[in-house]
Amino acid sequence: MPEPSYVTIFMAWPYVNAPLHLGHVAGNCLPADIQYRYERARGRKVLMCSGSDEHGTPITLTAEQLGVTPQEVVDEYHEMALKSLTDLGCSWHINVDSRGVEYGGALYNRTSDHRHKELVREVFSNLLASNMLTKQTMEQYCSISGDSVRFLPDRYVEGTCPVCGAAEARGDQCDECGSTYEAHELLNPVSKLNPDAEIEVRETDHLFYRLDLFQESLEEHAATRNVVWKPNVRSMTKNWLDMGLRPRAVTRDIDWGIELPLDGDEWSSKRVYVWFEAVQGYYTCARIWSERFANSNGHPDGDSAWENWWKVSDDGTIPKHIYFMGKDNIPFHTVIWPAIIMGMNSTASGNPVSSIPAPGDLALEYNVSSNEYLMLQGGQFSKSRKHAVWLPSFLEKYDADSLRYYLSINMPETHDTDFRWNEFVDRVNNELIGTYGNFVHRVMTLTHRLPESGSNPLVDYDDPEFHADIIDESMKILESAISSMERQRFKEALRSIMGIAQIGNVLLQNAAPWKYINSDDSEERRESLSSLAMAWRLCRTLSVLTRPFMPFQSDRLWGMLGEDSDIDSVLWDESLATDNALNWCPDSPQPLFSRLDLDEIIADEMSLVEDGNINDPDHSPGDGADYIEFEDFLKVQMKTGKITSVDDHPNADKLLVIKIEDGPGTTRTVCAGLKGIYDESDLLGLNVVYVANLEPRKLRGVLSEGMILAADDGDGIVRLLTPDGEITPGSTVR
RNA sequence: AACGGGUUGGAGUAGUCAGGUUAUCUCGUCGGGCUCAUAACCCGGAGAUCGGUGGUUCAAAUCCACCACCCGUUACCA
Repeated sequence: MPEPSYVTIFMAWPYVNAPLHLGHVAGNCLPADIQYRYERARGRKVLMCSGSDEHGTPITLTAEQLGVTPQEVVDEYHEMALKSLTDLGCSWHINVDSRGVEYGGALYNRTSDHRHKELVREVFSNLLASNMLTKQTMEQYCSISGDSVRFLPDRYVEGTCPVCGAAEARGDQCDECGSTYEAHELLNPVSKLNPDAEIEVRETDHLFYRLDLFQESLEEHAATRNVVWKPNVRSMTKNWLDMGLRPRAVTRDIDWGIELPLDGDEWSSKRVYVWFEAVQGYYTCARIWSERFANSNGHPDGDSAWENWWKVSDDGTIPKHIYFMGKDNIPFHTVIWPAIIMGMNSTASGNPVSSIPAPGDLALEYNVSSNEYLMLQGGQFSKSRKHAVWLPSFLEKYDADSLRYYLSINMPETHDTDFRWNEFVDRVNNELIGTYGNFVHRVMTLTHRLPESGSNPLVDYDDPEFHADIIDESMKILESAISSMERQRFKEALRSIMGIAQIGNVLLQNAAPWKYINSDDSEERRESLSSLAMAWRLCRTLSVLTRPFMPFQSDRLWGMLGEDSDIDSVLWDESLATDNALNWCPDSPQPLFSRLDLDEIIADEMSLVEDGNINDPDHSPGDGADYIEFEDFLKVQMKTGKITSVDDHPNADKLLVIKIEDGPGTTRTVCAGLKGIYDESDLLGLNVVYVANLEPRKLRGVLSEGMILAADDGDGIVRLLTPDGEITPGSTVR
């Protein structure tokens, strides 16, 4: 079978009721973009599809709380998501490939798109017509307050467990004893949304997708994919298939969502269930891309252009579909979505359900690449506990490429990994800047010290054949990186590529061109400078190879190399070619990255560190798990002091610089994260308690000699601890 | 609780499905070199009884059983 040149990259649709956080980035946003850019760099025709998933129940709750419509909520977060993805260097805003529309492009769409809704209704009707949807009656809680009747999802109902009598059992299952039961069995049901409302159980009809019809085909399909799936995908899928598939509801009682293509009052209050609809976005997005961009940009197939990326061609070539998502989404992509695709194929062709798409059928996935979770300082990202690093605010302060590097090299490919600020700083400073950025910078500055007259001074010394060993070694690395990328092994690939910078550093070390910059012509000088020329070529290689991972610096380097061609048209396979001329940019070279300062970052992220580590109720002592020794307690010296001056920290948003009289005639300076909580006038003259023997630390440039004690309830209320009356500054607290 | 995943030198990791020479790579650390470069670069060393116990095998990080700890999921949650 010929190698498919059509590749489609699918990123799981972010659920937009909050900004994106770094967990989303590491889990699917970044891998999808890296793979997309990689596939382009291999010369393939790539379409990338995703968008905002906008029809979940929590969005309606957010809207109610804010007093706005759900549409307003998703409008805001959709724009925010698209902007932060663009700021991160993801390719979503480039709808048409720079090589030409026949090479594809990208579309970050949204499920409230009218065309998405139309296409979903079309699929819905087709599946209904071929008896793949079946009507079942189910019992469902609803809350009644006044005239309004509202169906409630089980998770929004709680009551007394009919089995063990525990309170706060959920609508369908008791967390205490683990029993599951039918909706009507729960005792004293109460709505969590509106505790005063009367609750009763009513019958309601819904349509169900006959997943059971696909059991066998899905098992066959899984068997063919087991060789490419990672172990977590294999086992999660097997688990689902082994449990046996049952029909699954595709409609629900709610008014936020896609209306059903059905007549009759019975259906008018129901909507397409979001799992069934959002996942179809992969398909609708490709079609919508064609309609909006392919035709108008002259794609020969016009509105049907999407078929190149979705349908099995007449010669049996299957477009390669790669999906990226977090581990929570695996069964949706290995079981449910393939079942829907098989259903659509069978419906369209009239053929029986099959795991092997025929020419003209929609393709099933090639690989489902699922990452585990990125944890934050050891804990899970959590919206409700505000334990998260939000992408928009991160990108306001830090370089997108640095983040992309750290998350790529630390990607949770096979198990959970941690985002830690100190590790972020270490890896960026030592690996990214020390090895790679520094290599590029030394090549650039060395070359710029040579006498030049408008062209690259290394041209006279350029002799790549003399460095065949370097090229060989680099070629091996390139091949290994390609092999890694073909299997979605990003860490491995990036580490390989960084190896080329290391080769370059060794090359320079051995050639020592700095000795010959200003010396007279000699055999040694010519040899040394030919190594520098080779190093220059390696910089060009690196600019191409690092591009999928760190696009912004790649552009900057490309510019410093004096290259004015479109870097996206340079293939990885040609990145080590030596037949191109050395170009030149006369501007003096700038470092690719700036070093990070951990102290500054900690000062900036202070609230976050506190939320995560100190005030986390799940980790506070008191449950007996985390006792400290009395001797340890004695190590902490706490004293009283009187605040004598308060100034805004010149270089921090949350810090105040506070001077404390800490003894007779002596003062010390302490930085405290109290800005916005206390005013200067509140604090002056106040007696406070502080930790006196904390190691002094610079916070954003100001030395802080201690820490003022304050109570924080985690909900934004912060109160300083003060002695109950006047007392001499410097008094011991114990 | 059930189910799924994890536990590898100081930290982070690869290898585990298809058992087999001195267990991978990055960081850190120690010693040396270089001094062009963003205190960066290069070379070398030390450091792991692969969570525990038992089993299968000529051979186990890898397969099996049990135990401990960590994480996640349990489907109207996206």
